[in-house]
Amino acid sequence: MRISRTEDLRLDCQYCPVRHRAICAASDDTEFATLNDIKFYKSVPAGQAVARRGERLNVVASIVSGVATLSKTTVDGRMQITGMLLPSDFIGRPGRDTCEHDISAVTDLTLCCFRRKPFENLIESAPGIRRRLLDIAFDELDAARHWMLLLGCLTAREKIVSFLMLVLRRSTLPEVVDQPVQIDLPLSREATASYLGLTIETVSRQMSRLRKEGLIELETARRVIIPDTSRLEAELEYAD
Amino acid sequence: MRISRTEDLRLDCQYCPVRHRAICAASDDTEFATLNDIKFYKSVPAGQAVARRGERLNVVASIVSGVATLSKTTVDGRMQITGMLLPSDFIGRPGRDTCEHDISAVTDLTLCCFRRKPFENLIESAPGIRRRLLDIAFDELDAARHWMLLLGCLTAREKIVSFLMLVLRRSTLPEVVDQPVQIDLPLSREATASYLGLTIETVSRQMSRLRKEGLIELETARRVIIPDTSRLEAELEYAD
DNA sequence: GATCCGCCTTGACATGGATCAAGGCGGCGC
DNA sequence: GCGCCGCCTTGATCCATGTCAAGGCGGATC
Repeated sequence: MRISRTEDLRLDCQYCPVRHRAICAASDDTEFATLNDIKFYKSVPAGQAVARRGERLNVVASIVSGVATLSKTTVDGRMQITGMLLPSDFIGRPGRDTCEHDISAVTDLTLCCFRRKPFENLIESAPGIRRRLLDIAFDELDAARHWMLLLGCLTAREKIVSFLMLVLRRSTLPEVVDQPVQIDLPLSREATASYLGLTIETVSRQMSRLRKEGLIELETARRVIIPDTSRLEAELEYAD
Repeated sequence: MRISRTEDLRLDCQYCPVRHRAICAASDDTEFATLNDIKFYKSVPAGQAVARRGERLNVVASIVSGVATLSKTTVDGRMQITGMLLPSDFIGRPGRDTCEHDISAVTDLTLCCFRRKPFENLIESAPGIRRRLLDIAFDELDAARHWMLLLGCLTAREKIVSFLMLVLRRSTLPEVVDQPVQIDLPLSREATASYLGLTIETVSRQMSRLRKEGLIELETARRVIIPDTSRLEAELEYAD
């Protein structure tokens, strides 16, 4: 982390938007109080690196707001985004002090950080946090393996639809069935391409094709309206 | 699991080939004794399913010997192998009773099993096992994300070379530098293809090409001799 | 040792997505 | 209001890998 603590430390966990989904979700009052004590917030501006592969990373953190990516890059510059991190997602690895990935802020980020050592100690004594951490790790593992199916087996079109459905699922919209929904894509075309194992041109073309077929509308490049969610989902009929 | 306990229960952890790498690796004497008490062995013959996606799975296990695969399949039959499981690898997920993957025995398997509930209880009281489990989960996560780079960015040739290097790394051969080494591929061409996000024909062609270029020799389809490890690894110069 | 079968290899051809190239669009600074 | 710049779209073409098809090889069976 190359940024100083944010000045606004007034945020209380009680009002935290990710209180019930982040690492603290399963904590009892005591654990929660301890977490509250040792946490501190950091802001990372859009476009900046949170950490780089191989670098020391002596904090773990939850994303409070904003979007980040995990990525790996080959020496000749091919990049794969291996994870899109949204609010409540966890960053870092207890028990390891170097970072396996590049972590980048896609938008301005607010992180809820814990220094690694105290956090590791806490794990030993706080069963709620420990269980949540284990669950997060296995959830991430399932998600990563699911993405392997996408990267290895799906067509470009299916990849795009999967991505749109993922964003839809993770966006905090009211659950209205059979109503047009609007989603804001968290990633640029370039980042989307890298996340899906495609090129930017293919992403763009497939989006246009979905638009021409009436499955989506593009209010702007980043703002998508899905007139009929179930019709879009039906495109994944064979793929999932 | 659709097979009965193996009759040979005489195996003692003390002589276990994966004693120092499996879930029990970081256990102290007490924990180890407890594990020893609640473990039981199962055999699964080659080709048989260990568990299917969606099925209940009330055990967790370590692989003692043999090779298994984790895979996911689309409804129209496209399959992605999401993990190749070798001796010492862990199967199952504490805190979850259904299986996210198809798990198949590629060769005859010996599993060291624990019923899930007692194992979950053990986690709470046994810090060594708990830490090892967390470490295993994060290691698997790193490996899965690394494989995403392979699936999303590498060429067929690079994928094959990566696979050969992976098998080499995980095979328990004496570390002889600059000597020809022989490796036995754990997977058929079909399974290899599915693991690498390729077709069987492409795998076969790339293997032949590496052979023609003298980078490998094929004693049989499954037995590969690598005359010069560093030369093969150099093929990944840009890819890793 | 003939036949069969699973697995692998090879060849010919097709194609989805990459690459190369041009231009559009919208926000921002002056 | 104009020009610039980043990001996105679209078109033309190419090529790595998929698909389809044929046949080889080696191990098992009788």
